[in-house]
Amino acid sequence: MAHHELLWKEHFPQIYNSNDEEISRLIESAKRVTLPANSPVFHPGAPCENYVLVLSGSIRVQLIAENGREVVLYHVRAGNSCILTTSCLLGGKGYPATGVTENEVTAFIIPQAAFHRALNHSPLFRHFIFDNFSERLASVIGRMESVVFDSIDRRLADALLEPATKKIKTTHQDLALQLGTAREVVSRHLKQFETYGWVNLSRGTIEIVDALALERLIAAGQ
Amino acid sequence: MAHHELLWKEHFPQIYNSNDEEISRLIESAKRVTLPANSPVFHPGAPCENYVLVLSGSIRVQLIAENGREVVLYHVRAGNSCILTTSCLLGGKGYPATGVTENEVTAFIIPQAAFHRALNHSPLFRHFIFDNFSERLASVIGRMESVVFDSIDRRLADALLEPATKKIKTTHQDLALQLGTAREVVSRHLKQFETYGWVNLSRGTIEIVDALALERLIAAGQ
DNA sequence: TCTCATTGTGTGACCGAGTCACTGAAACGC
DNA sequence: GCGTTTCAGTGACTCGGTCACACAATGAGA
Repeated sequence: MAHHELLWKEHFPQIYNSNDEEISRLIESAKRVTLPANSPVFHPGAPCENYVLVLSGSIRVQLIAENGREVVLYHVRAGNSCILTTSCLLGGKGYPATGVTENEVTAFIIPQAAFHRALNHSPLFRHFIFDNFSERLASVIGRMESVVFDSIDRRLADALLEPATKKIKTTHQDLALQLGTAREVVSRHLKQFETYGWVNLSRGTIEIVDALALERLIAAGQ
Repeated sequence: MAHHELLWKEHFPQIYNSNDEEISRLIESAKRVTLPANSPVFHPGAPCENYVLVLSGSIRVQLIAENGREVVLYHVRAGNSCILTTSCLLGGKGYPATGVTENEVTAFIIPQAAFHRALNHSPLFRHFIFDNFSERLASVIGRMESVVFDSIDRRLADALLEPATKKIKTTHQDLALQLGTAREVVSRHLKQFETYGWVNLSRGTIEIVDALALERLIAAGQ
């Protein structure tokens, strides 16, 4: 078995199936590419020509306002497809958001024609696409919910617990962009958390001291 | 041609095709239903068993917080399918939002099995579904953008111009829910608009006097 | 190792938006 | 015509976002 196919088997078990003729064709037409960290993948209004399946690293999909404020919609990680790309390919419209690599990303890219062919002929592939699609839609809606209804404290606590590590290497600015708020706001709330003894702050890192308190905060009031 | 089929031809020309065997089967399995105004169609967490295609009236899909605040995600109008239903059927998860009829709605409902069959066998139907899906995703993302980045003035002006009528019959409360804000906030801004001479207010109706000014407001600052 | 530029963080003043607790006014049902 | 219900207006207050800073940590070069 070629190295190429091994990668498919490992990262996309849902669609890898050596007995499916169409999947084989799809795999053959895929190219493997590597993108450096912090490089743009797509931007609003751009047409899209290739379908992307991420093997390693992650792509951040976000909205960016004229004044520089941002909100993250979701992350495309290993084993995911970039569903906005799907949407664009299918709907024929430009991207409604921006995509940036967060670190070095390796991915398969599949030309539009091969994508459509597989979509039309392989139930397996179709299922994979639909699954991804519905998951993304749900996650975007979920984010909308938290943006509109949840307080900054809660959302910040949530963002802090997400990485599942005690020492988080990030800047207040980054967190602010994640949440779609301003850096100062994040700084202030983190300072609060520090005075409560929930975290320790130092330049570039946040150490979580009392994860339970953060969880309680998230759970509170619902 | 049966009355039933005429309705399909009229409302869903993209999928109506008398030559497509699968479409015919789909149409046969559809039931026509009527829902009264302001009745729930689905709610968060509920599983979904039927696929819905709206013939007349509209369904409002929205998020509702515990404290009663709401945001509208999108409207399903005549000729649309409820894409969240699609998402649930495909992803097998519960609904992430709430659906309510805004007025009397007539619709075709299609059992899950027939839906899946058509999806697997009819390229035409598949295309219709995908199209709807990608459009919805884009519109939800668009709404996210306006919720996060736009001021209430702008969003309110936008909501006022949307119906394309001079006299809008609605309450401040309704507008607030639309925008995901509070009634008082809408009242205050409308009052502002009135003092500027842009609108006339009276109980239950808003009359737009200076649509141009509203448009200028929306365009301003971008 | 000293210096300077860069990048990250802290803070106060201010404004817009959301919440709370009301009052008052219009419409509707007998 | 009267009482109830639904809409709208208002002031005080809190929270989040913006602006304009000061200051601290880091790292690259001289």
